[in-house]
Amino acid sequence: MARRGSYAKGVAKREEILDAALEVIAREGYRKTSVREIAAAVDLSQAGLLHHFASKDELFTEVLRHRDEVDTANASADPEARLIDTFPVVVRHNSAVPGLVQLYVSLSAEAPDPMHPAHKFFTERFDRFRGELAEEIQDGQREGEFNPDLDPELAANSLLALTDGLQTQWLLNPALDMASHLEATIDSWRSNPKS
Amino acid sequence: MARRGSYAKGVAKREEILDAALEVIAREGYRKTSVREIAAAVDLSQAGLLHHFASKDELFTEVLRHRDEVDTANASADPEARLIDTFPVVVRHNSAVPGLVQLYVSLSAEAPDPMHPAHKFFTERFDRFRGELAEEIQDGQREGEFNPDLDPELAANSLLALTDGLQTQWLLNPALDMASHLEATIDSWRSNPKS
DNA sequence: GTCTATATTCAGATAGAC
DNA sequence: GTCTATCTGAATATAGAC
Repeated sequence: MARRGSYAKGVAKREEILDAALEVIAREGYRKTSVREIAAAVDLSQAGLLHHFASKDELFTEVLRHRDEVDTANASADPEARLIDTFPVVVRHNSAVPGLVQLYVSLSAEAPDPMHPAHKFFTERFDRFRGELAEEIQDGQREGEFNPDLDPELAANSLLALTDGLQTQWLLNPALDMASHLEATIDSWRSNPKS
Repeated sequence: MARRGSYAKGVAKREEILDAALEVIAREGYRKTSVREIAAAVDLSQAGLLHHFASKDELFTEVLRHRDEVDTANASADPEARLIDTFPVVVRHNSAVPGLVQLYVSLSAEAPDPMHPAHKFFTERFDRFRGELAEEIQDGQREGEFNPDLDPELAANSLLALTDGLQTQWLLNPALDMASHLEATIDSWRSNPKS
């Protein structure tokens, strides 16, 4: 499978680092986490860790990308599942991982800088999700599930924005129920059968 | 008016610093802005500036608080105006001040840390706005303006979250029209007269 | 691939004079 | 209220050995 032992080892170490980084951030908070600390958690020196990643910012961005890939892989297990339905589920799941949410929110705040590795990541992420959601909404409109007055793209953006904003509020106040807010909004988009 | 010349001067300098800080952040981005840089913009040394503020984090938090106070004062000029109506207007206005939005998003990402001065600021801000918005929505429901099925508090939270999330997206892509997204959501809450 | 050691850079905070 | 000077403390990144 691995072309050489060292290649497989490099990949394994990389994943180990990504997992450890998430754990340290969860414990220490994003702002106070240094590369050194993450290195210590995987028994590497700081320099040893940076052999695997170009910079601290890239490392942190890769943690997010890795998590997205895991989530996407899980979702693909059921090809029937629509993004718009899994959204509240994923968010509910995130509630167990405040460190991940903190990382997401912090990096998205830094992403406007075009030089930051998170810039590309978030731009592409928004584009992909917006497109997919808008398509699902449009399909739903054709089948009478969603209100035909909705602007699909605008609704898709709004759902993404709502999700991000809820995460910020939830970090401040973990009693907030993110999933129920999302569900209420999505429900309000459904065609109302009672009129 | 001023009890002593020095008092008035101190207040004036404080405001000058807050304005300058915003301007520097707009130019340099939040992450790369140091207290030294802001000090230079108002012809002070770094130590001279920190005579007016306890720390960098407090300074930045005060910039936001100051801007909120200005906005609130403007809104009070018309006591008829509801928060829910002025929201899209303020957001439209913010589109002219990316630095402010960047600061807001960055600090809200750091606010989960209870030791950070922004923690108290954002907690109180959310509480205040949520309460006020929920009340306006309830009033609107009584008068038949808003859909009676809405949960006022949940809708209030959602509007705040949507606003925050749109700002994140807009920083990444300034072509996004935040105000129209907000208006579409608020409109969807109105009682539909055509049924 | 990993380490040690260090270069670099820089920041926020504080002491004490004026 | 403001300055100069300095402390203190980091943290990232890199060079070069093993």
